[in-house]
Amino acid sequence: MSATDLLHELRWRGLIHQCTDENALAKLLSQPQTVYIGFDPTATSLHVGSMMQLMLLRRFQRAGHRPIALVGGATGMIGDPTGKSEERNLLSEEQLQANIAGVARQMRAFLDFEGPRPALLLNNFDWMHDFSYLNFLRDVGKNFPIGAMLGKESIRSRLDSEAGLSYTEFSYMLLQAYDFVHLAQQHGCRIQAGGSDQWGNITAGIDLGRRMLGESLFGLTAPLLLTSDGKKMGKTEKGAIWLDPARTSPYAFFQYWRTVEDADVMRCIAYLTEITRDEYLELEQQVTADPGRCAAQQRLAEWLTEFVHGRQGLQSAQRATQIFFGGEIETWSDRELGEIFEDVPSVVLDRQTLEGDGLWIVEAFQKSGLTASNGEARRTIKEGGAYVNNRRVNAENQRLSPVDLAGETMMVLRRGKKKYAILRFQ
RNA sequence: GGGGGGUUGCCCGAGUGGUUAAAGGGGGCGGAUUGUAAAUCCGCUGGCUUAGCCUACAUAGGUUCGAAUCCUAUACCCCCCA
Repeated sequence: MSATDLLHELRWRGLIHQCTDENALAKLLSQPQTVYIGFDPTATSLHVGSMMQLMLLRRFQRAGHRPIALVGGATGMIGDPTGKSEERNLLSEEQLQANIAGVARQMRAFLDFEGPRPALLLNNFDWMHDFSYLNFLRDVGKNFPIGAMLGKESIRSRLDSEAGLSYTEFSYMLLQAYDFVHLAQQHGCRIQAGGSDQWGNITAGIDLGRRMLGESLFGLTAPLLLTSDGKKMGKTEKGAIWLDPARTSPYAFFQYWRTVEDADVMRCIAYLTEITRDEYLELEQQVTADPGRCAAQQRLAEWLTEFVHGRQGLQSAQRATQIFFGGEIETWSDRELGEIFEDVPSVVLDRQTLEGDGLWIVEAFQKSGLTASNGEARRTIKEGGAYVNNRRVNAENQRLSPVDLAGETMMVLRRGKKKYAILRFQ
């Protein structure tokens, strides 16, 4: 892929929000370059908010450039005030190490660390930790006119707010700017990309590069991934959607994308996947023609789930989906059921209760927590809203016996369309 | 300090001695329809071992064959006068 191809691709995907000197950048990219994006190691896992940035690096790498994923071990100790309304809690050093290790593992799915132009994973703590305060002030600080800093949106908005801004956070920009200069010197990295909220920090680095190295550096920002009603993508009431399957099951991950609003789905495809322009246009047409089929959502969910969780992850998500939307449950193993229903509340009962006369269905629902009382359980059954292993319960005097187990020890109860509970008999 | 009004189920709100487990609405829950959307339509909405029983209309007592409805006391809320 040539430089013009890459820029063309970024443009049709809508990934270029702002960039410095576009013509010069195009020229620069005709030769293999090194590009960097910074990531905040705030947790042991990345969430979907970082995916766009990782995909962006990946696009550069596939076009023949070398990506650097920079984890902010040093900057993470300070906290970027950009877009934050309050002073951030500082992370401990051990926590940071754990976070960086976790994040690094996940990045392997996105970037090639082996090939001819391997991606680099760097930690700015490595060059910041023995940089003395005095030297930093002499070499870096003196290149920052306070006036220009105060002019930055991220600083100004915080100064105007009640929360204010500590000196530490104020200095954050110098650290990130210096990272860029350091990478330019050590790795010949002349391009920094990031989300549009990083523009101020990126240009600070460009300015510093000119002053310290007399070199022209370049910046490129992508739009933020927001929903059509202006919220950050990847957040649910329950919290962020993580890439770590232990935090967000492949099924939950799949479902998040499967249920993206029509108004947002095409943007997600453009920003987050490598689905081609031809297919993109086709999907776009299908969304307009027949939104009910959710063709775009389906494709988005499949693509991303497979990309992040592998073929296995996608399959388990699809199996779970099939079950969650009514497929009958038989011949499953406890292990599979456990994975599929991992977010579903479960109750452990004595195996004995299934023997003899068995367990009264009303009591089973009451114990599962799906109904608050036996009366409510009876009512639900009468209304046709009670299911065992996705088969509707017809009689309120039904009794459950070992025959009704779906796995070795598990039984799946459901109330209404989506509320599940697991009974384990041990 | 004096006078008046109120307190009903998750919420709002009818009900002033007898099919009142309590009208109506909202919410919630099911079902149908649908696109795993929205809207719509229908049903349910105190508990239990459910042809029955128990508990419920601020709280505690009382009158009565029978009370959410009448009486007494208590608590809380609102209004008017000083």
